[in-house]
Amino acid sequence: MVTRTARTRVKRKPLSRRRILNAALRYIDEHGVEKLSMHKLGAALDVEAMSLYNHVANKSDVLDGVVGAIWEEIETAAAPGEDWRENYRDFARAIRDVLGRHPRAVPLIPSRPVMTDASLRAVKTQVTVAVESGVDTEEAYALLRTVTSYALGHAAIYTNWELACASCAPSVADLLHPDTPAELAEVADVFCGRSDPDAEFELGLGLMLRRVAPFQAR
Amino acid sequence: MVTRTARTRVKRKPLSRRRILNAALRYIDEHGVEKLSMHKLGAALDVEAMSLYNHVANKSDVLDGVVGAIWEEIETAAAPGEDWRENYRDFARAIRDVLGRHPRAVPLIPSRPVMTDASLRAVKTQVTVAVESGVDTEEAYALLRTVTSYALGHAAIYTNWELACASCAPSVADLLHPDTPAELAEVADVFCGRSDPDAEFELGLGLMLRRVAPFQAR
DNA sequence: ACCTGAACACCGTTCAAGT
DNA sequence: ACCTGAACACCGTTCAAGT
Repeated sequence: MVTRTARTRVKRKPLSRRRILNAALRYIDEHGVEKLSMHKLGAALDVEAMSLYNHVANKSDVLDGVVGAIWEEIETAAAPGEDWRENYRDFARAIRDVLGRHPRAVPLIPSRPVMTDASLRAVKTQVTVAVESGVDTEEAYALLRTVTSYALGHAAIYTNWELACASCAPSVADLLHPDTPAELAEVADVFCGRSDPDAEFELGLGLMLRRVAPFQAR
Repeated sequence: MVTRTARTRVKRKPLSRRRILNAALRYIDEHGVEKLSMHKLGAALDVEAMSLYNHVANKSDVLDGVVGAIWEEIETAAAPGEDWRENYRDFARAIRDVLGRHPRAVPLIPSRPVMTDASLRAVKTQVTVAVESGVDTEEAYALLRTVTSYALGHAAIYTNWELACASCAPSVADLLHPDTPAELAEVADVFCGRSDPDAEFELGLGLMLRRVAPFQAR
C-alpha cells in the first residue's frame, strides 16, 4: 500500500464533467447502459460515487452528456464538401460509423431528446450547403431528417444484431427461442444472417438521394 | 376495508405471463421504461414483486416480452395485400403507427435483439408476396430491411420529439440549453419544430419504393 | 473548493415458509 | 401450485463533516 499523501497531486487528475462523461461512455461501450451506475462510474474514476455530484447534476445528466459527446463525434466525422448530396451521404455515413463504434450506447439516443450545440451545428452546416446549391430550404430540412432517420434506424438494427452475434451465437438460430418453427428460423437466418451491411446501407442512401428535388418529382 | 377472504376468487384473476407483460407495457406507456421496477409492476397487478418470478424469469425477460408484444401488434396491424410495394409501405406504416402508440417503449427495441415468432412471421409474409411477384429473394429481403430501418429510425426520432414537446415545452427553444446561440436555436426550431411527420414519412417511403428492382436500376 | 461517511428509500433476486 | 416475509447486495441521492 503506497501512502497517498505524498503523491496526491500526481496520482489523480481532478474530476471534471468532461472526464466523467468520457469515463461514462467508455463504461457503456464495455458493459452496456443498463450496467452503468453512479457507484461503478465513480469506481472507474477512482472516486466515491458522491463526488460525481460536484460536477454533474445526476445520472440523467450523465446520460444526456454521453449523447452529447456522441454527437460531437458525429460532427467532427462529417466534414462537408461542395456537393450537397455527397454531404448528406457522408453525414449519414458518419452517424452510422460513430454509432457503430458505440453500439451499446445506441439505445440511449431514442430515449433522450438532447439537442446539443454539436448536433445543431452539424444540421446547420448540411442545410446551408444544400440551400446554397439551390435546394429549397424546407426540402433541405425534410430530406436531412429523412436521411438521419434512416441512418439511425439502420445503425439501431444492425449494431444490435452484431452485438448479439458477437456475444453468444455461432449461428443466428441460437438467438431464437428453442421452439421456434423451422421455417421461421430459416427466415431469421436470411433476414439477419447473410447480408452485407455496408452495401445495404448505401442502397438506402442511393434510393433516397437519387434526385435533387424529390417533392416535385412526382 | 373490505375483508378479502370472502371475495378472493372474484377479486383477483390469477397471474400469468401474458397479464404481466400487458401490465408492463401499460406501465411503460405511462411512466417510461426507466421507471419500471419489479416492485411497481407487482403493485400494478396487486401482488408482491416476488410473485412475478413464478411466471417470468427476471426483469430482462419482462422487457423482452414487452418487445415481443409490440411486434405482435405490428404483425396484426400489417395485413398484406397483393401489391408487394403497397405491402412494404403498409408494413413501414404499421411499424410507425404502433411505435407511435408506445413512444416510451421505443428505446427498448434497439436495446434487445428479440426475434420473436410474430416478427419473423411478419417478415416472411412480406417477402413471400414480393418474391411471388417476381422480385429476387435477396432483393426482397434487402429492401425490407431498408424499409424497416427507416421506419424504426423515423419513429425513434419523431416520437422522441413529440414526447419532449408534449411534456414540457410551449416552444422548441425551451428544450435547449439556455446558452444555446441564437442562430442554432433557430436551426432547432426549423429542424424539429415545423414539419409534417406524416407527409415526411411518406416522402422517405416514396423515395425508397419508387422502382421495382433497385439493384438493377443503375 | 472538492471529496467522503453515514444514511435513506428504493432496486432485483433468492429462498424458506405459508396457503 | 402459487403467493409472501424476510433478507441480501446493490442502487441514486442528500447532507453534514472533513481536507
